[in-house]
Parts: sequence; structure tokens; C-alpha cells
Amino acid sequence: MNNELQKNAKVFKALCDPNRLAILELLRGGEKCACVLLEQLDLKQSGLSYHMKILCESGIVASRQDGKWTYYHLSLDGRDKAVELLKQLTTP
Amino acid sequence: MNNELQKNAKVFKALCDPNRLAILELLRGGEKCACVLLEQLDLKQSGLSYHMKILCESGIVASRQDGKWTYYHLSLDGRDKAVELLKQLTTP
DNA sequence: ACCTCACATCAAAAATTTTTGATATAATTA
DNA sequence: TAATTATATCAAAAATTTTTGATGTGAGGT
Repeated sequence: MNNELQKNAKVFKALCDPNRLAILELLRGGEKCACVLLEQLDLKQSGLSYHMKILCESGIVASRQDGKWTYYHLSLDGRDKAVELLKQLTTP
Repeated sequence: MNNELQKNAKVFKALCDPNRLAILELLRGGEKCACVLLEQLDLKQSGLSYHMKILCESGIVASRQDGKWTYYHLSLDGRDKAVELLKQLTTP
């Protein structure tokens, strides 16, 4: 399968799981620590970690380390890139 | 799982498969008959049908019947809705 | 140094999606 | 009307994704 397509698909894959959309919704309210996300979602710790990795790799979410904690937030830059890609892919 | 999120996920699910992105790429060149798509892609007839259904249900692609043939094209309207949704979901 | 906490990674199980081949349907042509 | 063509649907197999529980890692705290 075409590599470019695989790479593009990755961005949208981040957006097509209900748990990940729920995470984005929480992050819209501002930066959150993994432990806070964990208690708001119906996910195990390893499950949250799995989803956060996908979101971060897509560029839509960015993370920041502070001592023991990891804080996640929406990336404006990632958003812009995703929007551009979406437009590019779907504009006749 | 939250129903609204499920519904939103549907639009992006359409975009997270390489075969479907390849289909969108072909449709960017203009409306195409299923039979034309079929010969350009590495898909069986039933497989193409499966993917076209997902793309149409997402609103990003629209179809038109002409006798025996089905023609598919990108929907500007669907695109705009998807872009708006993406912005909404990812804007802090 | 040892213990605990926050999170990441791993491998196996469970769930979901995609592919495949067979069959159905609807429009067209002979 | 029978045969053919284009596409849809179905069910089972194959592939991929997600969940789960166990274990690893690195930063503090004691």
C-alpha cells in the first residue's frame, strides 16, 4: 500500500476512536495530566497510554513532562496541519 | 460509549484507511464510475463496494445512478462539514 | 539505597474492520 | 424473455486494532 497514504491515514486514525475523541474533548478544556484523564475515562492505565501515544504521534496532541507527571494538551500546529490535509484530500 | 462521539468518529473512520484515501485521490480528478475505480485499485468488486458505502455514509462522497452505472464524486458539502467538525474537535 | 508513584511497554485475549468468494438484484441488451 | 452487465449484500476468513494484566522504567521521596 502507498506509503504516503499510510502516513496520511495515521492522522485520521487518531480521530476515529470514541475513546480518543473523548480525550480530545477533555483536552479542549485545557491541559491535563494523564492521571486526571484516567479518572474521567473508562480506561485502564495501559489503555490510556496506548491512546495517548496514538494521539501524540498524529501531532494533534502534544505532551510535556513535569517530574513524575505527563501533561497533555491540544497542539494548534497539529490541528492546522490536520485541517490542511483534510481539505487537500477532499477538495475536488 | 458516548453516542455523539460515535457519530463523529464515523466521518473520520472514512478517512483512516489507505484504500479509501486512494479512492478520494482518484475522485479529486473528477467523478468516476465504480468500474473505473475498480480497475485502478487493488480491490475486489465487493471490497470496493464496501469502501464506497463507508465513504458515502460519511458524507464526503456522493453518488449518482445512471442506468447500470454508479458514479461517485467528492461532496463539497461533506468536505465542509468534516472540516468544521475537525476544527471543533481539536481547537482548545 | 530502597520504596513508591506515574507512566510506558509487552504479549495475549477480545473486539472490530477488511477481504474474499458466493450469491442477489436491478438495469440493459440480444 | 433469457442472458449479460454493474453493483450490492452476505457470511466466513484474515488482518488489524483495542483491551487487559503483568512487568519495566525513571523520578522523587524516605
